[in-house]
Amino acid sequence: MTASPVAKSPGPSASSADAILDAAEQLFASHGYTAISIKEIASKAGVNVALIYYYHDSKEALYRHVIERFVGELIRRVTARLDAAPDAEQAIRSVTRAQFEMLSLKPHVPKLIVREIVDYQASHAVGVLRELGATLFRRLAGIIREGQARGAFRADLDPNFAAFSTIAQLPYFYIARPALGVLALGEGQHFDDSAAADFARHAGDFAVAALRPTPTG
Amino acid sequence: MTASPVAKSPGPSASSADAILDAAEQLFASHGYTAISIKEIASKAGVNVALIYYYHDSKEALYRHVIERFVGELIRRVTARLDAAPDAEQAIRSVTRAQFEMLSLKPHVPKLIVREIVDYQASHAVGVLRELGATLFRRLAGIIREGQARGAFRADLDPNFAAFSTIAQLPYFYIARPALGVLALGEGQHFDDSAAADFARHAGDFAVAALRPTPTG
DNA sequence: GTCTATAGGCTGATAGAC
DNA sequence: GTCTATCAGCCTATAGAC
Repeated sequence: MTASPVAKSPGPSASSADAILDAAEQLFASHGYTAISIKEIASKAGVNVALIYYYHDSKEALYRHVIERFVGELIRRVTARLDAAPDAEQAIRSVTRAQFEMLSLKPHVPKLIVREIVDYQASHAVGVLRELGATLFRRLAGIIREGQARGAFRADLDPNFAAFSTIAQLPYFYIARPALGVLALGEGQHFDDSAAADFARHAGDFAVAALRPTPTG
Repeated sequence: MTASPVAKSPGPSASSADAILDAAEQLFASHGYTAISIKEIASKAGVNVALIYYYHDSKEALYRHVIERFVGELIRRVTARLDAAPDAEQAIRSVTRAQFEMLSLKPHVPKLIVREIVDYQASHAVGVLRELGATLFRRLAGIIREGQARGAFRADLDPNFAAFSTIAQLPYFYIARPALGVLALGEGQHFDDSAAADFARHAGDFAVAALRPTPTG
């Protein structure tokens, strides 16, 4: 085992170690693990191939370090937002807002997460996922469950499923964006960043509307 | 150009040509385009490497043929469901039901679609996506728009966004399922097929609940 | 910490026999 | 239609100099 790289906040490349992680994160997200060679990562990071093996035991270890770095940051960011939410409806909206904030800063990250799940059934990420579940997902489901108990939310929805339907919207929008332009608008058109901001607001509205109690149902 | 392979309905391998497409579909979906070698596809299909090049000009052409085959079938299937829906709410539910039906038959297909979008910005699929948009997506958005005009649905949601929030739920559930178990339930547990059926019902409920007008808002 | 040089294996694709 | 045999190129990873 070589030394684990220092987890810095995102931004360009203070040290060679950071440059390697930044380059790997972007390239893995954009093209996938197998499609990217160590040589390409070294080239983008401006270092030599052998230096990557100095910091990371293997290509797979490098990949794992990339995942651990960004999921740690995601947890910190969303937790802060949830802590500041005054009530249940605001908590729902704060989650979609935090997602949007994170996705605006690192738009390629959802691709990386989805790839990890699809390629490896999240096997490189079970550690961080366990943490994510304990800190964020079960907390959101709990907020929905309490809201239902107090009559603020409709009671006929499963809290886990409702939490999932809520958080699914934005990452999937970012992932599907290239296809969405063709699907919804027509060929050659696309959803730009301001459309993403609009959709982020919509995602909060949609989730809150689905959770609000109806007199008829 | 070699002859385009015959597009048969799913099922095991009548001819060598079908066996190649079936093997490629499953392997590309499970592990990704670059991770799978022609040799592995040939082995799974029970044919020789050179035979694949007899039917398909290149590895990429094979990949494209796989995509065209299943998107064609998806369009046929969902269109049939939509044609049979008596009203707007039933149309919404019929979409999530058709998605579930398709996903139950071919659970690995959403992985392939997502990979295509993420890896290549859907560039191999623009043709079929254009068709999908014209036949299905814009039709669903139109149903929502008409429902809003008649007062059956709340008017403050963007029809395109609402259509997207509706259809995003199920594919994302199937994709994220391996991670979802850890996230929502705890390590070692997972959502089985009956949970997927439950979630499919939930997805219809959630979308309809979000679209129903509220007296307060 | 950072480099050059290199080993050994696997890949996509083709030629040509049957 | 289906096969065997083969090539040139790129890949991950290591050894060892500085």
